[in-house]
Amino acid sequence: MEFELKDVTLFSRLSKEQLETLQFHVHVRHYSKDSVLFYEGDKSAYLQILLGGTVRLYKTTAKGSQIHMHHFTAPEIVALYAAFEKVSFPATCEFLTDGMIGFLPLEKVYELLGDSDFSMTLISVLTKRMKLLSDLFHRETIYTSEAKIADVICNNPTVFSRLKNTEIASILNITPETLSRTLTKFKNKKMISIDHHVLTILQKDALIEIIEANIISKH
Amino acid sequence: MEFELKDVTLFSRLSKEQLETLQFHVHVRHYSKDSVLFYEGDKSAYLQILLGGTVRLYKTTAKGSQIHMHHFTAPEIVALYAAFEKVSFPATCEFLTDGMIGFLPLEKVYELLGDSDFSMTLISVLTKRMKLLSDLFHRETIYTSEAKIADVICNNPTVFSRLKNTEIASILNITPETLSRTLTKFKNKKMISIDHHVLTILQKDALIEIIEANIISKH
DNA sequence: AGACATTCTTGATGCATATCAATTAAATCC
DNA sequence: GGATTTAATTGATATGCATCAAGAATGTCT
Repeated sequence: MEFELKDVTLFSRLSKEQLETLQFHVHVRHYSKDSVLFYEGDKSAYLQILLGGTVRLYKTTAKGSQIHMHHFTAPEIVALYAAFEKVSFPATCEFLTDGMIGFLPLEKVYELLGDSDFSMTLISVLTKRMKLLSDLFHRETIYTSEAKIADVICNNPTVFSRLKNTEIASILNITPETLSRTLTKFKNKKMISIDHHVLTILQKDALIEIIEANIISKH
Repeated sequence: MEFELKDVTLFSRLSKEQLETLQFHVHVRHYSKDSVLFYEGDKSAYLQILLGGTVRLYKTTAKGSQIHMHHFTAPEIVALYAAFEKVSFPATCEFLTDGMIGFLPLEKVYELLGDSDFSMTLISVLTKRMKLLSDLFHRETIYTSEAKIADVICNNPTVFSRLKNTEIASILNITPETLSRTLTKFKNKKMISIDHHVLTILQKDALIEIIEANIISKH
């Protein structure tokens, strides 16, 4: 599936003329699965627009292990704030599928900032990104492994049929062993059951309690 | 020290008239040291502007311990993205000194969004906040305790004369014991010396190496 | 269906840092 | 300037998860 500039939320409210100008300055490159778009620490003078495929953003620890941050599926802007702040990318971006990137020179984006429709869209996209990062921070610093797992079970139970446990573990930044042990524990406590990769929630309350224990209100 | 709206970066480029309109709708409240401006999970229909004093933002873990996030000193906007995204505050905000908050109804801020000067300032302020959060995420997920400590020693050595070790530890989200042990280790290795609360760096290279070990480039 | 590869599970051990507890050092107060 | 409070150090132990290692279960291929 390949997208165009107008399909990207950030550009959705631009006029035909504005889109055409942008289109003229965009150059498109194709990437194959597993290739790296950029590494943590790189810089770029282009806004990088994911027009096809899915990418994964992650940091690398001192020991070489990876901290998963986000998945982005086209159409989407990658590394939005890093582009605007002109700082180096805080994470590595790798293709999970074959994909396609549109490179738009940052100057061309700056030229749009006078357009208040564009600015408002940009503000909205930025704050949504901020929420994404803020939620990630919460998961990684406040949640225990159990809470992370309870959280996906409640909010995204279908991943258990779509992905292998090793993949789920890597997204949650825990080891497959910990995931396996915790799922066994939940099964023993009759909070969930898993049959042929289909997860059924038996005691939502108990799961929510595990998550909530990690969102203490001090009122 | 008390500030006015025009001293806040976000409003610095507004016209006299715009400022006067805002001023008319702002209501100001004074807070005493240690009081809480808002709790994690709260919502507000106002943009909260710190016009005097210093606040601290932190999350609370399941066990009741606190994860320090930021210090903000007036003049500054607190909880900027949460206001714009209309989501609940991701952290608790507490005064470290006596202070003063200006409450501005969000509608009044929205009215400014048509002004492209304002929008551009807002975009710039938002991306800077994003960098703050991104750096915090990096410190908390990638850095080891040693790296955190090496980092403050290199980038902010004066804190050791300004703050008690318990306070430094709490900002770094480590225990005073760990801080003490690590500083002793650095002293034994002749990387630093501390005399009457004044820290002297003896081997910057060695410290930087500890930090860099946590910023791997895979090129 | 049988064979090989991959993934999952389970147990043993390791590691970084927190927690608990006691002692020592430093700061503050009358 | 000694007494008292507060902070820093040091050692022993606990904890939550990762790592290592093997075996069991499941998936894939011809």
